[in-house]
Amino acid sequence: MALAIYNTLSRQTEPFTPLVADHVSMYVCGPTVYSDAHIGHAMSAVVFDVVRRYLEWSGYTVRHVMNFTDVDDKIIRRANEQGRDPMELAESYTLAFLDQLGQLNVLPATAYPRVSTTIPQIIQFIEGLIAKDAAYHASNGDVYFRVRGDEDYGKLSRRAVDDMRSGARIAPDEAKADPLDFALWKAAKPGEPAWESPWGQGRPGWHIECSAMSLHELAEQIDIHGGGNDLIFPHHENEIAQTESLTGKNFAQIWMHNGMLQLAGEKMSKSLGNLITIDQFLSEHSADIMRLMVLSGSYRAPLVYNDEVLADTERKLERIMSAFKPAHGTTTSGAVVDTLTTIVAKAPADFRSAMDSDFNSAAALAVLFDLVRSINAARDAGVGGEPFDAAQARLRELAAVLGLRLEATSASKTDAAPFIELLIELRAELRKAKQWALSDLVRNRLSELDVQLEDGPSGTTWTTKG
RNA sequence: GGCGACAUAGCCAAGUGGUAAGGCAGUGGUCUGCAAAACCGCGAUCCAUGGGUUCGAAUCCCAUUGUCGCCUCCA
Repeated sequence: MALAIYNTLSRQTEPFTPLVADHVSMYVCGPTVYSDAHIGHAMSAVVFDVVRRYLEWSGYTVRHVMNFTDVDDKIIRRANEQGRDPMELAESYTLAFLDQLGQLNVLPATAYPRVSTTIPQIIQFIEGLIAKDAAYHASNGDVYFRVRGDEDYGKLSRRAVDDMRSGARIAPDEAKADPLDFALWKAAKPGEPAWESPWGQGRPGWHIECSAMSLHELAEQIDIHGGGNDLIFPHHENEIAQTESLTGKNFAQIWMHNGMLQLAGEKMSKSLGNLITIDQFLSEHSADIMRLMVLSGSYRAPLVYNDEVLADTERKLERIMSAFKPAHGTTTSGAVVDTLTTIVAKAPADFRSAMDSDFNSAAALAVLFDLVRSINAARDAGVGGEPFDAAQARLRELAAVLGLRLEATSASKTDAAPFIELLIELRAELRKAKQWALSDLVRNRLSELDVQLEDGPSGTTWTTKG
């Protein structure tokens, strides 16, 4: 069975065949960098990171491009409010986001183009559209795309041009030949970042950057174009219109869109202000928690985010981590070992079968949980040595395809470690003397301090919470 | 108002024609001095509601209700 991906363009799950054998070109829309990124952005980044990791694990060479919109109305407005330079402000949020992506264990993209570094390609792109009469230089100095000139406009978002009447929503503009037309190039206003162009000083509109970057960094035709489903219209619709008008070819084979993260039943977004920033999240939870939440459901469906889900996910991660506790037995053969070995051997195929089905990460996680149970059961049955190590290695390998780090909480790194060890030592003496009340007191008081003790067959272990 | 997506156990959630994965919570048991963790067992006769197609539907079609997204910047 081969990889199949849901394509927003066809609204169907289609077999995936890259344009160039063994190579995948993937363009994912990144953020407009005017404020702190929130966990909705993290979700999107994680979704496409898993796509990329799985493609690479499957043997493809992936060229992955993610852009930063660093020239934009909101950036300029924000900079003016704060008395900062717009480009400096954009740069600071760009660097912050790149750092957060690293913390989230998102693999670095092959390229991170920005509007400000793509101006010549954008201008060239617009000139090409004007030459084909798909765009025009208006009297106010702006350049607009001729929407009605594009016969299949609306095919991605399934909208008919005539349904998009220039009602209150679309501000009629005297300079536009048609109210539906959108700006490719905006004439400069005083105090704004501006670049020289055939149409005078100005800056690019929002949608043109992705068309130009995709063409420049990848090709006229690419395999996968991704982003949040809030970008379907108008952003991706306009990208298709621009690129296909210029090249005369189909742009992206597959359009992938992730669902929105829901906070209290609403989409988390900058404009609504109901957000939790990535920094806030990571100050309280590990990157694996973020990833597990995303992986637990379909990437295309809305992701419910609340305290209960968060708590469930914390427990879920603890459960996976339980498989990495060391063996205490040494059995390396027999029925229990055979059972373990069989499950370990078939896990990759089951995992692949799940992921091949439009990146069904929830089903893939179920395969991991099967492994977890088998490993724990084997440990309880006294299995150790090579078969046990191989099982743990398999679990870690498949988890890594999903980008899970599964690092032991660095409990031993805390400054209190020597003192905790001392208390455990004393408590061991108390237990030897059957001083249960005192030994329980130690355990309970440590628990109140978020230090959990567990008495096992080979002594007492401890972990810290959070 | 227009377009689109979705509606599965207490919660999260997979499953798109053949008789309901997984996780969390709960509960009975094993283990433990007691716990914790782990392991073994238990949970939807049913998949928003009402019709229809089919030998057979959570899965396809129609209607209804509800939720969310887009139509303006948005991952």
